[in-house]
Amino acid sequence: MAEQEAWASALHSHGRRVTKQRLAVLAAVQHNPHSPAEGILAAARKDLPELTAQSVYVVLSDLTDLQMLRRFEPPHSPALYETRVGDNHHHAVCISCGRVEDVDCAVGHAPCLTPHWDEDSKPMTIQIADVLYQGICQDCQAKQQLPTQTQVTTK
Amino acid sequence: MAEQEAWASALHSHGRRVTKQRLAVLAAVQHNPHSPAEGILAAARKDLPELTAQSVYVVLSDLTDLQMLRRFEPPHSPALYETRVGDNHHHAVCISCGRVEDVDCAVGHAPCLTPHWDEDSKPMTIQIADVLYQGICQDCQAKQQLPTQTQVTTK
DNA sequence: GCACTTATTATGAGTACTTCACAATAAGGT
DNA sequence: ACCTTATTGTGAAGTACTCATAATAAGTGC
Repeated sequence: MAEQEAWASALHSHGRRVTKQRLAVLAAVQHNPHSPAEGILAAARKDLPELTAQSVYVVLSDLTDLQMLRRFEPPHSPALYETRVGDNHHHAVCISCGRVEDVDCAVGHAPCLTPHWDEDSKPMTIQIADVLYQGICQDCQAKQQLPTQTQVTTK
Repeated sequence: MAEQEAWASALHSHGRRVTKQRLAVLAAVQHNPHSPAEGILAAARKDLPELTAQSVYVVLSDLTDLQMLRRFEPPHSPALYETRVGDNHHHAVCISCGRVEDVDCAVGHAPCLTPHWDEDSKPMTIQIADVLYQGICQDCQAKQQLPTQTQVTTK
């Protein structure tokens, strides 16, 4: 598959060696976007059963530093990875079931990249603005319509 | 101090009992915004030495659920807490030293609250849009100007 | 193609942060 | 003041991730 070639040359251009572990992790992330390290391990092991969890962590960290992967951390969730990098897309997480969707920014450009600073603060040079939407997906909304489950548990 | 009264009535209005542990945690968060649980424990123990770490975790979770506190989780950091709730402010984190600043949204209104969905996705009902800015604060920028530290370590 | 250098991975242990189960305590209504 | 039950303390456990070091293998030069 030509996919492998692309990953291989990308790795080369970053001065990294092309290993079957890296290729397996990249393919696993590609085919399972928004997956945690554990899920990536499981997916990659279908191709490479001897792959270890620790290697997955090392590879994911390194490729994230190289910007070949993108990492984001929803609340109360392990870090999730995806291959979609270089654009300015963001994420929506369902607070009920945890499903994740990609979203582009509504305003059509990088959101809020020039924040308004308080007078007493020292402005930072902003490099990234990550937006995390939290809401309820259609499936979970439908479930909450059910009479017996309308009540939200409030201790 | 009248601060205590306000917390007490807020707790009452949520059907919670007013305990010295809760008041100590609230005061600690108030006076140390953007602090992790450990920092809050240390601050609260100045007033209440017998307070335990586990109680701090329980209190923080509960008060966050009640929206009396707000929790956010910068990458590679434990969760941070603040008493500033109910407005739509966001956070800027220095990727070098970790310092956190509050920022209001540049566009003057809730950012990107109506995201643009892909055609093949099921839109969610968005409730929150958290924006996390990442950049370099003025102090760290100054440090990186130093000749011997100009080079970024790139393995 | 073969040896060599060194990046990369596997192994095994360890850490940080948070949560859980359950007993002890104390807040607030009667 | 008593009683009910929310809340806290105690001690242990769990998840996600990292570290140190030895084994392996990618890519270079011969």
